[in-house]
Amino acid sequence: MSPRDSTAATRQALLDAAREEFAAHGVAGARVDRIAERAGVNKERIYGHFGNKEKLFDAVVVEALDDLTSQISLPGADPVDYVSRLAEYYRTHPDLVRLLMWEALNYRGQDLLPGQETRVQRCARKNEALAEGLGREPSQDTARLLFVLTGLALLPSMLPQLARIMLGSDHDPARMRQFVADFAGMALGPREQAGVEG
Amino acid sequence: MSPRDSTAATRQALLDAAREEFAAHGVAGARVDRIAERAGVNKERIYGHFGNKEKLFDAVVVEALDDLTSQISLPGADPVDYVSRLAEYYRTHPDLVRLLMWEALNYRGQDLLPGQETRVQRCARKNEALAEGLGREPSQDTARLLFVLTGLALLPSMLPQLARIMLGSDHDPARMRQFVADFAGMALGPREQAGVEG
DNA sequence: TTGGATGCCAACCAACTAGTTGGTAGCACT
DNA sequence: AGTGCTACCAACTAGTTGGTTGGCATCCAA
Repeated sequence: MSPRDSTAATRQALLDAAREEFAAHGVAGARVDRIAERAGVNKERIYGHFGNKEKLFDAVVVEALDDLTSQISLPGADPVDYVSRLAEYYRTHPDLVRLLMWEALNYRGQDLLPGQETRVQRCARKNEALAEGLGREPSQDTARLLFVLTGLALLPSMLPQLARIMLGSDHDPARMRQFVADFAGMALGPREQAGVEG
Repeated sequence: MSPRDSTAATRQALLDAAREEFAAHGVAGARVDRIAERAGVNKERIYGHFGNKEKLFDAVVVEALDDLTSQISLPGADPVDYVSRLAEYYRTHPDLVRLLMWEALNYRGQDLLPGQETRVQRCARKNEALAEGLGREPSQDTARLLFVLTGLALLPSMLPQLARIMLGSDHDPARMRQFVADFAGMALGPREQAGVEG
């Protein structure tokens, strides 16, 4: 491995290890030593590459969200399908959901952090796509709809214990995702789609 | 103050201080010293009254949920109203929402903790009330509906930053809550209610 | 009055933490 | 061969952490 490759590999190993650690324990609970150990490199490298623990966390979140963006296409004419796809992505990427929750808990009330412009723009694009799919103009109302659809997709992965408390520990997560998507479909008005079976 | 009253007051002061601290920083981030200082008692009292940091956290959550239960009546014939009331309660008790999020992040995948039976029973009662209100039998489907309704009410308080990113930092939270309730109303079928004003 | 709980606290401690430092090994260019 | 540079690491540090201990004050029962 050339030194450049080695550097990049070290950095990526740290990001991967950090994603696990942060997803599991959050920023405060994460241990820098554990991250370094899991990555198989010296912990000083964290400071060399990322500056400090929090910046490493930010880098992890950015990477995870970039991944989501690259894999989930914009909402189109069928918002229910969008909810389904999102929910499925969250289900298969529980780390991301947990990272977002830790992040949501960390910055409270503050103004948007620098570096959030990317996210704002991405959401604006989603809002435009959603509005176009509905044959409407992008507005606060379509943005609110986008928020609720995104939230609905998140719910089952965000609150698995609540689901267990309400449905029993042997409930079927796949049915829950189906239910959530159907719920969105019902709210969006009478269109053609599979009814709630069962 | 009699010693008993004093003891009870000490205990309550600790609970109140702990609620703030835990809501703000979570279990890992909370500092036992800060809790004791805010409560105006020695930190050893935490161990005398609650055993350790985690048990104190559990006690805080139990108290907060008892409070919610005592103030929010069961869902009835109008589930949309239930969502509204819940959302309003969460808005005025952001500490509870954050506590629930920290808790959700802490215990992952595990079986239900001892002491959760109370919660299971409460949810079962809500499910029965919801089903009765809809003129249905309690089932997994009505439980899923309860989950989604609860989740919808939680969303705006759980993800305020996402709302800011999607709607701008000057958006109106009251409108968001209205939107969420209306959304639930639309999904629950054509009934009489205020339309989404735009 | 006295003896024993009980609530409380100041001071303490061992373990752990994020972050730093001084130095080494390997590469690139001259 | 010599020089500078970069990625890397072992060892260290200064500060913090959850939890403990020994003793003091107050109350109540006998």
